[in-house]
Amino acid sequence: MENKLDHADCPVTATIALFGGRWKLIILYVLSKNTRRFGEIQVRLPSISKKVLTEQLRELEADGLISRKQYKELPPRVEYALTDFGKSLCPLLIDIAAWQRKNIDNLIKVR
Amino acid sequence: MENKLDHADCPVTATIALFGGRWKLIILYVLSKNTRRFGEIQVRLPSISKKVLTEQLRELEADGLISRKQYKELPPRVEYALTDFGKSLCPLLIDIAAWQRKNIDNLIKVR
DNA sequence: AAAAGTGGTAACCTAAAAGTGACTAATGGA
DNA sequence: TCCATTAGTCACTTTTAGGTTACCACTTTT
Repeated sequence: MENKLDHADCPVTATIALFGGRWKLIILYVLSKNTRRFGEIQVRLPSISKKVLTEQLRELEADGLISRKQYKELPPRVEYALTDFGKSLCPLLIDIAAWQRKNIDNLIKVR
Repeated sequence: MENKLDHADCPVTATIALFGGRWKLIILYVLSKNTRRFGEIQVRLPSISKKVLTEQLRELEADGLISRKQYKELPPRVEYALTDFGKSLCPLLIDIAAWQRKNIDNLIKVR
């Protein structure tokens, strides 16, 4: 019989973990247009709190998708940008969006 | 200035909602190989409970990705299979897995 | 002297997702 | 008579993600 399976070592699950969750995709989207300061990201997300934004940025950074550059100024200035690895994700996201457009008619309305 | 953004109407978010979560991907994977009975799916997933498996199957069915066929027998027999819509997802999942293989070296080990 | 500006942290709370263990219906077989 | 079988349901607890509010550091501006 086939081996037993677990989501933990599913490559697709691992990939989606990079950009899944409530905010990561739009953060990546914002940064795909421009390098941005913390506050600039925040105003583009209608309702995210500082704590959550910080968390998401830290995780994206830990996964190597974005970079964080802190200037020695006061008041503080920190700039976030996509890394090359982060940029490599964009075509994949475009593929996913393309599938959605092609299959939107089959999509059942939201539960 | 650009409009404010929200994940709610992101097409990629909507797509991922179909197969995101802890178990849906491997369930789809199992069914991509064969039509399976409830119990057959369960033994292939090492640690899923009946309750959670039932929930996931119901959601996949509600989203039109799988079909459920119940036979009038006792003990009961129920067979799950990918729908055509479910099958249309497979190439996308293969794309995602391909991206992962190509970029696996950049992937930081699990947090 | 006080307030504004920036990028956070700390303590706490909440809702949703996931998990657990016991229970069920109806039949065939020992 | 009683047990096994299958695909669940029910009530409950735990875990996780996300959210709220208050506070801080240090300098410049008012």
